[in-house]
Amino acid sequence: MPRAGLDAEAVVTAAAELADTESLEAVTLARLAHRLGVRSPSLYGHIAGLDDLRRRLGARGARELAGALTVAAAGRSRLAALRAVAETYREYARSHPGTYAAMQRAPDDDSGEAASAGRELVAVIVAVLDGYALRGDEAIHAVRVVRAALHGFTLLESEGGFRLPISLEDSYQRLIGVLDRGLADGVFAG
Amino acid sequence: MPRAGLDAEAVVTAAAELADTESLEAVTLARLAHRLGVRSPSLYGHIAGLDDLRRRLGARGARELAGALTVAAAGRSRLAALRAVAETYREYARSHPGTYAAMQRAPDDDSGEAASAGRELVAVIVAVLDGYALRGDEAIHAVRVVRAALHGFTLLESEGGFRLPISLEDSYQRLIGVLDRGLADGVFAG
DNA sequence: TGACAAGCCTAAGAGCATTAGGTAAATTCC
DNA sequence: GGAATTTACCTAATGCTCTTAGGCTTGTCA
Repeated sequence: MPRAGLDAEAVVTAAAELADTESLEAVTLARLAHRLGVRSPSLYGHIAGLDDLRRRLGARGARELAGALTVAAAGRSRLAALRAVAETYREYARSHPGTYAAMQRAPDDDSGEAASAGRELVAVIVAVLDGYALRGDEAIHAVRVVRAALHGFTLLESEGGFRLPISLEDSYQRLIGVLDRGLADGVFAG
Repeated sequence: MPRAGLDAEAVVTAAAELADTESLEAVTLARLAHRLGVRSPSLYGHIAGLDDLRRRLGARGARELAGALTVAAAGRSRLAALRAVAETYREYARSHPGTYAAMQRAPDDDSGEAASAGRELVAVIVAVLDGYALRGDEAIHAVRVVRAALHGFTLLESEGGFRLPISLEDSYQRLIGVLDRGLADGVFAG
C-alpha cells in the first residue's frame, strides 16, 4: 500500500479548497480523508481533530488576509489606503468564503497562531489609520469601527443578505466614503 | 404515559432558550427533546428537522428584532432615531446571541416567514433614513451601509473579536457618529 | 542489516439526524 | 356515553459523524 505523504499543511490546504468551493460546513473529516485518498482516522496523525482543523484554517486565512492587506496599503495613505485595504478585504472574502467563515470564531487563547494572525490584521488597519492622525484610545475606536464596517458588509454579502438588484460595488464605495469622512472630520475626537 | 403537549411554538421557544444561554451549535434535536421531556423523533411531529428548526428560530428573531426596532424608532428622526435603533439592535444581539446567530443564514426563497421578517428589518431602517432625505438608489445604499455597520460591530462583539480593555460603548457611539455624519453630509449623493 | 519512528490501516464506540411503523391519548361525532 | 378518528408520542433501526485504541508496513538512520 503506497503512502499518501500528507502533512498538516496539505490537510489544511485541502480543507481550504473544500471550504471555499463548497462551504465550511462541507468540511468534514470523512470527506476530507476521501479527497486525500486516506481513511479519516489517518488525519489524526496530522491534526488534532475537526476543531483543530478549523482553527488552523482560520489562522491561515487571517495570515493570508493580513499579508494581502499589508501589500495593498503599502505606499498609500488616508483615503487611498483605506480604499485599497477595503477592496482587498472584500475581494479576499469573496474569493475565499469558507476560509473567511473559519476566521470568525475568535481564538481561545492569546498565544498561538490564530491570535497572532488576528493581531496582524489589526496592525494593518492601525497603519492605515496612521494618516488620519488619531491618538490613543481614539485610534482603537477607529480600528473597531473600520473592522466592523468591512466585516459586516462582507458577511452580509457572502450570506446573500443583499437581495435587491442594485450595485454592491456602489454600496461598498459609499461605505468607504462614510468611513473616510468620519475618520477625517473629527468624529474621533479631532 | 402523559403527553408533553408540545407544538411548534413551544419547540422553537425551547430552542431559543438553549441557543441564547449556550450557543446555536448546542441546539441539537437530542438535547432539545431531552429538555422537553420527549424523545427526539417526536419533534418531527412539530418541525420538519433541524434545518427547519434553525430557520424558524431565525425568523422569530428577525420578527422580534424588527418589532423592537420599530418601537425604538417611533417618534424620533435622524440622529436620535439612528441612535435608538442602533442601541436596540446591539442590545438585542447581546441578549439573544444564539437567536441572532440563527438569523444570519439568509432564507432560501423570498416567500415564507423568514424572508418577510427580513424585509421588516430593512423597512425599519428605511424609515429611520427618511429623515435624512435620501432618494432612490441612494436610500438603498444607505440601508446597506447602516446594516453592515451595525451587523459587523455586533458580530465582532459577540464573537469576542474586540479584546482590548477599552469601552465598547464608546466605540459603538463612534460608529453611530460616523454613520450619522455620512448620512447627513452628502456621501449619499446629497 | 537491525532498530526505530512515521504513516496509514482496521475495528469499535458514542452521538447525531432521520425514517418507518406502532400505540395510546385526546377529540370529534353520533 | 360510546365509537371513530386524529393527534402525539413511542421504539426500533439506518447511516452518518468524530474519535480512540491498537496493529501493520514503509521509510530512515546507525
